[in-house]
Amino acid sequence: MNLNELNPMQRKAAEQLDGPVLILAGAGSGKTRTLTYRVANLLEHGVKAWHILALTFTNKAAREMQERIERLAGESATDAWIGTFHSICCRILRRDIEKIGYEHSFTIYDEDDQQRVIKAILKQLDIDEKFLPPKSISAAIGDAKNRVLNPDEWLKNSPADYRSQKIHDVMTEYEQRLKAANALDFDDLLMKTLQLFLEHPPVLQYYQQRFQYVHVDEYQDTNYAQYQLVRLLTQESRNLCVVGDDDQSIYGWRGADIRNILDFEKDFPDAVVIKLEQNYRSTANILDAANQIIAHNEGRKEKELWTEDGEGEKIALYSAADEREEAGWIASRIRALNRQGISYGNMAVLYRMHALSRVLEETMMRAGIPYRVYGGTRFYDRKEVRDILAYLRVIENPADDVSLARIINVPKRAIGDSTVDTLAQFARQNDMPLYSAVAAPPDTLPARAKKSVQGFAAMMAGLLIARETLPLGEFVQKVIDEAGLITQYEKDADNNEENQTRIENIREFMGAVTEFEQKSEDKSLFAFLENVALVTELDNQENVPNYVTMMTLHSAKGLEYDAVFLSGMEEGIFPSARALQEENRLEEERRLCYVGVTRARKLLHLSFARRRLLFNQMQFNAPSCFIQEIPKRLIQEEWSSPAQSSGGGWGSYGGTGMKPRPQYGYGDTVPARKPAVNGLNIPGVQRGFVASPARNINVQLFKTGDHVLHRKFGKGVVREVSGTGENARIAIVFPVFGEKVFALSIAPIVKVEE
DNA sequence: GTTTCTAATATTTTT
DNA sequence: TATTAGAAAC
Repeated sequence: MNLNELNPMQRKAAEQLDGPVLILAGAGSGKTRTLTYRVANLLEHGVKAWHILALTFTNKAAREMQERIERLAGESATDAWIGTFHSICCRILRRDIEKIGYEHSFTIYDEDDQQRVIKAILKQLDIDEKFLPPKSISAAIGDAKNRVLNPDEWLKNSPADYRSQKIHDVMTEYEQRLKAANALDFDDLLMKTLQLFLEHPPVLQYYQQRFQYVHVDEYQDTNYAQYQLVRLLTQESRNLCVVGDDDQSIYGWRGADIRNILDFEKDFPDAVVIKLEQNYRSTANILDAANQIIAHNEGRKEKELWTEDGEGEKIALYSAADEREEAGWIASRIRALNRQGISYGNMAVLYRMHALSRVLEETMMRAGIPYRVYGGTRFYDRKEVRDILAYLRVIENPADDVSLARIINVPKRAIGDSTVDTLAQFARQNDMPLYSAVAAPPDTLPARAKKSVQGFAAMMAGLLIARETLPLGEFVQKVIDEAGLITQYEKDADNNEENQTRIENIREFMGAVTEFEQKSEDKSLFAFLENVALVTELDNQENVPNYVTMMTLHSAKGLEYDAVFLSGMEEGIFPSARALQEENRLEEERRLCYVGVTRARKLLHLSFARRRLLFNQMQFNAPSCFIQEIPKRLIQEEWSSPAQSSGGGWGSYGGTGMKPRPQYGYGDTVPARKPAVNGLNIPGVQRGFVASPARNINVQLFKTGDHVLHRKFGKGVVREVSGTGENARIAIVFPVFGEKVFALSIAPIVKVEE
């Protein structure tokens, strides 16, 4: 390790080993690098890795830090604890959770489990879901836990109305049920760790002694519980180094309290504050834009990024007729950039919400661009996978009622709702978990039902024994076999594609188990389940080199790409409709925009659609107010030709037909921040535009998906037909030559059978 | 108890 | 749009 590889400020941060340190690190200022060198420096100064703790928010960040530290410091770093808040807490709890009345083999409930519990409680308390939507209750529960309040305390801090009272009731029952099920939700992982520390000083002392040097990444995203944890841990040593950027605080909705970073100097008056403002990532133009955007926020720590780099390209802004055309433009740009030598892996398309990804995805697929979508529905969220997991969870923790209820009749084994209700009631009356009722079914059950239940109980008992003797992989296989999880789909798998994929998913799950068994040190069932709960499969994915990355702005934090596309830059989408209603939320959206802009190294593209079909509703949204916050001198506008209506034209980008049309200045025609709601309120922006013509009528000869033969390029598939008359264009994807666009009237093509 | 159809309903961001 | 909850039919 050589500290000369750092700039003066970074070096200062890496050398300031003792006492409280606040590193205000702007985007792209080498934050991780600095932190990495600091840890390496600690090791070099003889600090044992064992004494080092580094907390991050995402697994991605944790893994990256781990790898980089090991690369820099080698073997000596392996004993350091580097992980997300949640995984570190899980580790701590696993050792001592019994002290606060849970069992060692606790289960982690995710949102889905949480929802199930809440719904069951609503039913039990006879509360209408319309009156109290389960989502609003889980939000309240999360809110309470983020602020470290128990249900009673939460009620005191809420409006004294009937609604709060009811939420409180559900909350209380929720806590009891989770406790009874020996289960913790995500927030509990933090809360219970805190509780453990507060109620058992020796445990706290142990970790205080152990973690002599504590680092927190993305400190601006910490919530109150996390703040408390960090404070407790560093009370004695006072060696706390936090890194963050108040301008990148984007998790306020999850309870992150930006004051934690803003008030760090109040909490630690002797803190050394270091600002990293030199940016090593982006061109001057991109930084300029980012600085200008974020300057619109109030109440931030003043800082301005600068770079030694040149101006670079201007920011491309594209106004699309609709969302398909927007996607088309992005795809065409990506292909053009790829031809210019930027690899797909160095490009990313970002959007405000997952719902926007679908059109983009379709377009990428058609254009033959390799891509990866991050997030969205996860592998482990698939029904069939969750079913297996539920089995495993019951085996690890038989008190887990939610999982047991899920699988008691999966696959179908003639244990219907009424039977389960009877069992659940019996269990509740006797104050025992559902599993006990299943293991010893009451005589009140009809004989047939009882027999089914006994059969199920016998199978589970067998699995519980098998678990003691078999290694993880074999055991999971046995569960799948015994329970008949694959068999249930095999019956008509041949003529049922859905069942086929389910079976494949189960096989894939087995693959994941095997992989875990090979890679992980701790091969226990508990460790596996913890991994599934806290680590998404995306985190495990190696950086796939040549794929365009598509993801939400939130998950893009911490990443960087040569070329970045910010899509859906529209009022009501980004900033989101909700943010437009509350002024203080808009600042967070702006920070999110700042995060997005600063992901780009060389090229930044912004795009919006004048018309967008979203959630099956046509929206006419004004361009995002954030676009106006970028000085015009930094922007190169590109406008879709009005003649090319829906979906047209992207294939021709860089060739003919698409010319910049800067005469339509957007800035002056756009009413500031006016939410456009579902087409009812068509904002003034529409005025400057030529109305898009109706969809073409005379192009039915060829349609998307048709197979055609071209005289020169051979066989291909029609991707799109657009325009009318002489302007009609047809886009065809050829296996070898890629996508080509022809004038329909003269193209030498014929329709062929597949 | 199980299957199949219809209808409703919800859509921000994540560990 | 797409998934899922609920009702009716089997």
